[in-house]
Amino acid sequence: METVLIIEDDSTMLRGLKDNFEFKGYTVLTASDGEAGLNAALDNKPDLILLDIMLPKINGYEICRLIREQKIDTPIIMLTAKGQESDIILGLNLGADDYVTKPFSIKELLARANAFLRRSRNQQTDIYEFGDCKLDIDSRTLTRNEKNIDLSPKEFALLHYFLKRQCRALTRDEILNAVWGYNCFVTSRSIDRFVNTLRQKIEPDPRHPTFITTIREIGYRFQIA
Amino acid sequence: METVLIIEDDSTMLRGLKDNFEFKGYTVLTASDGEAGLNAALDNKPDLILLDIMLPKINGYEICRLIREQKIDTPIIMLTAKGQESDIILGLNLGADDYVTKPFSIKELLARANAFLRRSRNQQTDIYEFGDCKLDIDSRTLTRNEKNIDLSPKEFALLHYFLKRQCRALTRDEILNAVWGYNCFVTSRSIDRFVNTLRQKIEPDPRHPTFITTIREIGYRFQIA
DNA sequence: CCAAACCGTAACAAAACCGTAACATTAACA
DNA sequence: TGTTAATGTTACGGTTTTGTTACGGTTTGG
Repeated sequence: METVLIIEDDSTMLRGLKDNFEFKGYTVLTASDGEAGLNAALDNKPDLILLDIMLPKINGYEICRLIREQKIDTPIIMLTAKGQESDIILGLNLGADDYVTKPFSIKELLARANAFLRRSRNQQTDIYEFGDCKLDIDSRTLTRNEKNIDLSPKEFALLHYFLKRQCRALTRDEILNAVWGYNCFVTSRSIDRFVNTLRQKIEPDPRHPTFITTIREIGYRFQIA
Repeated sequence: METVLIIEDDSTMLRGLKDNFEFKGYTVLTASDGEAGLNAALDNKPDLILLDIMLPKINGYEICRLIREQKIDTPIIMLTAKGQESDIILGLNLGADDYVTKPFSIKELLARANAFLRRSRNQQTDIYEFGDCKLDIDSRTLTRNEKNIDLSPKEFALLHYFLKRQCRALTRDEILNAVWGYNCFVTSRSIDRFVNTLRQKIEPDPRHPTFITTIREIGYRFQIA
């Protein structure tokens, strides 16, 4: 799962951000001064950095510059006080990718964060192949022997999740949390149903599945051959 | 380097353990009462916890339970006074992984500690090998000479338990408590049945088992060769 | 050497679990 | 607003798993 590093000295703000990002399923690292923040950024290679400008020890601009100096291109979103346009310009020049001005809506911040994280996600492999199937994440298409196969949104999400976590026994709870979301009250039998429809679409012989195998009492496992 | 948290109120004992583990190159954290111990466990995420049962403020069982309640699966080795079998069972039920009875040899304790720390070191490979078999916990697969062997849920749980506690004489009650759960009313003969099916699947010669040996009147012991 | 205790193992019945179809509900969209 | 697709639930049946029982062989202790 993606890791977000939050560098912020106001503990209330920090707490709020941490809770929100954790709720969305990200791993959150925190630092409350510039020095610690810089070290965390260098050591842990987060997928996204939220960076306050006003910080003890080293200010946000310096951190930004130092991080980029290390050739680390993790996206950085700056958190700035309102009405300091010149500061924003400066930050962007020093290598930040985006900014939000305080007070900001958490929803907006999450949306922006998501955009960057999606990008970092896609930089890796966005096409999965198995058997005679290909799942293309960017275009959200599944092909089998070059022929298009329709997937509903949930089917796509589930298959994508399976492919991201191949060769692992996935519990129903894990699957529900990852694909349906954390606070959702759906019977785990729903998973079975979707596994069923997926099998119809991707398995050479749906009655004797080879890709998605059932693990009794636990859940399912996806593996190639 | 790995961190070991020792929770023990006898300062002489604590000192001795600390010296030994530090000598082996581990970072050692100590706590001499339950409350401090629990906090240390939660805050510092050690790689192993040595836990005395008799403690001021919060006793060892409670600590064990509270730690597991936080979904922290750091291995816990209990330090118990001799001849308190029922205490041991209780501790194992509450989520402890192993125990040693005082007075114990420091060498033995270090050996056990090492086994757990080794596992935490290569977290990814939670794989047990024995003979020509491999049990992969993450994918829940057993292979023998590269060929897949199906295991039922109970068979898997039992084999996993055996492998976690190699070289120990395991009583039927211990096994029942750990694998079947603490409030379950199953004849201990059921264990025999599952041992039997396991032997059929993993022993080179099931009639003359080498991995799972019977200990008459007691239970079983798993050991490699 | 015998009786008692214990374990290996096969057989059987009950229970648990999953595949799947059918139905109900919600969302999407013209 | 009506139609269609997607999603979630329920229920039934088949299969697998599990726990027990029983029988017989082996070990133990006198």
